Amino acid sequence: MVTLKDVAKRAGVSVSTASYSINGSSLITKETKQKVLLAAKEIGYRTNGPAKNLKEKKTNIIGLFLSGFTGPFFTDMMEGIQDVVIQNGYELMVYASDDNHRLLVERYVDGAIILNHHMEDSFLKAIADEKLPCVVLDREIKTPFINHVLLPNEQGSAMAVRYLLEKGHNRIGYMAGSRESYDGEMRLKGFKTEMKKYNRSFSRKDLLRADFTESSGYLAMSQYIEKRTQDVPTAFICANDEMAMGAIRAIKEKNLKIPDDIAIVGFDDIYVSKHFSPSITTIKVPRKEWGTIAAQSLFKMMDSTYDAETMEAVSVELMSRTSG
Amino acid sequence: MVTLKDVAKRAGVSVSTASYSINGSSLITKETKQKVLLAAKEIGYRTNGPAKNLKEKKTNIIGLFLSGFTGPFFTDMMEGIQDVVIQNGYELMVYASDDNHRLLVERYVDGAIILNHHMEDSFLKAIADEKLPCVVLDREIKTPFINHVLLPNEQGSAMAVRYLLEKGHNRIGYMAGSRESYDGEMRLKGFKTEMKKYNRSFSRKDLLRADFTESSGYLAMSQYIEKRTQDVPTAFICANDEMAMGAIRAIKEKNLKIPDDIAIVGFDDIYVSKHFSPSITTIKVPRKEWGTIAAQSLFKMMDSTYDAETMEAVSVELMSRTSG
DNA sequence: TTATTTCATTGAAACGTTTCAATAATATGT
DNA sequence: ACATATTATTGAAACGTTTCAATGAAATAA
Repeated sequence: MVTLKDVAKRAGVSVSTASYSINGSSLITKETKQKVLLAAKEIGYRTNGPAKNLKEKKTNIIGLFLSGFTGPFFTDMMEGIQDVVIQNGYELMVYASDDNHRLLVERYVDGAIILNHHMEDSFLKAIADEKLPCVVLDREIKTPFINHVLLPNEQGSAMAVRYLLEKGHNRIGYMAGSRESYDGEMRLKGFKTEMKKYNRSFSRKDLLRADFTESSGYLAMSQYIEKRTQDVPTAFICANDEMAMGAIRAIKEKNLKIPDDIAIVGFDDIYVSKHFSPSITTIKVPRKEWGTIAAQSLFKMMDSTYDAETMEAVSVELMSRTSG
Repeated sequence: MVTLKDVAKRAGVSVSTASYSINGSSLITKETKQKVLLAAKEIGYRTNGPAKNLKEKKTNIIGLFLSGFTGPFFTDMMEGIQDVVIQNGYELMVYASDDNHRLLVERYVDGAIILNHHMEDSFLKAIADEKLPCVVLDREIKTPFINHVLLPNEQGSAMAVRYLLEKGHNRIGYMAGSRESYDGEMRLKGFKTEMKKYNRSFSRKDLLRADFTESSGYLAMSQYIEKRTQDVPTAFICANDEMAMGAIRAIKEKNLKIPDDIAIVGFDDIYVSKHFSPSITTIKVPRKEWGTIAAQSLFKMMDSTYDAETMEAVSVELMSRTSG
């Protein structure tokens, strides 16, 4: 391995001079600097990051910790995060894990954005206790060094409910995602409370469970219709658009009309929703903005002159299209 | 920061004993080990990864270097890679960049999988020269420490061409993606040579350029049809399914029938292709397997007892559906 | 000329680990 | 009892950086 020592030797200077030169200190004279840079290039010197990190006690890396890489939802969000991270002169490292979280635990990052239900609150608190700034996207936590940026999920569900009620639907079913998802459960909660608020009954039998994928949505809806034949709601709200697509596919397959027999409202407004057939009425979530705000909030915390949280809010909007 | 020294002090042992205990050396007696572990827990000790890396000269991290996070194509591949990496006791870190590649340059990873047209061949060769094993997915490079796992793109295009010729199409158009994509250009090349092989002419005017997204495919096809009204091929091959979806949307919008007026064949077989309306005839690429093989190939190289490349091949298959 | 200031370079310590070689303590064989 | 082997613990060096404090050289002031 080519080290700074090798560079120094070849350039005929000391290690410290080499270091200063490479890091562009103004003390070093132009010629020596050039000499060092040349030597470095000639023998192919590359900084050893871990060594540098050790000395400087920082990595200039921000970690994004997800439970998995799956789904079209997250890529937009990642882009938003990435932009801000780069602007701030850091690198973004994305990491998916379900048990050990080595890269977070072992100080590979200077800050973290977390959307990973495999991480316990207590674990995150322990991390934050050691002054590692975190932004959590999938829970509410009140601790120094942890901020959270949440989606207005309940509000979104409420909008969907009101929209369908206005259209004259009285019995509305709900297709929920897997229980581990914070956003998912909040969407369900918002749905239930809004229904109650308008005195509409919602029975357990009209609650379908799937796992946010198209195929799971398809399966759940197929089975539901087969089981209850005629006894189905005139509308369904789905906790995300992918499941809505699956549900629609199942409904079409049974020769029922959308939205005449069953209306469908999704959540997220992923790219295809607009172009799907029928186009999907849905709650638009500004995913990229969500990422941006999360990252900004992180850097705000990392700034030493940090004074409590000034949380910008993410807002949500109903896109009325043909499916519902 | 809580260090090993603090743990040692609290446990009343030396730093080395603490280190051995934590790393589970068999030399240390059970009681001391317990004492150390307890102390570590009490004061919340966490290994400093960079320090450890520095000493051990390895990070146990594999990097996946992409140009961007966009598109549904890559998530499957990432899953394939992730599985193998975890199995081997490493962590996977995903990183998207378009200019500096710090995490690769500064030795944050023990091995790399690369699918990033922003990286020059010469850069990768320099990296490999320093004995950092790389697997490249988007180019052919012959150097020690670099392996490549390529998709049979040309073969796939050839299959698509033959399929359409057999169906009686004689004039076939092609919708290509952006030029930077190696896979994309290979698909185009395969298309052209197969057309030539069967003595079908292919004029430049039937070559559309888009950038692999649905919207770009839509736009390109819309403009094309508007410009040439009646003078269009009876079939198109698209370099990926997302563009195929866009093209289909454009064609439908002009009230042309698929596949009667224009047949469409895509490439990749992403999840929605099967459920799209019409369902898309396409070349199925085993993405997850691609990732798996790439990662396996990487670990093979990293194994000291490595003896040249024994490349497993990825194979491709035509899925005949309704769009073509 | 000598004292003082400025500028460029360097030696050495430090960051938090791991691990070799040395020591201390105990057990075994005679 | 002694020498020897075995086991448990530790001191110290090393990994590749950065950076403080010290040094040396050149320039300025007296």
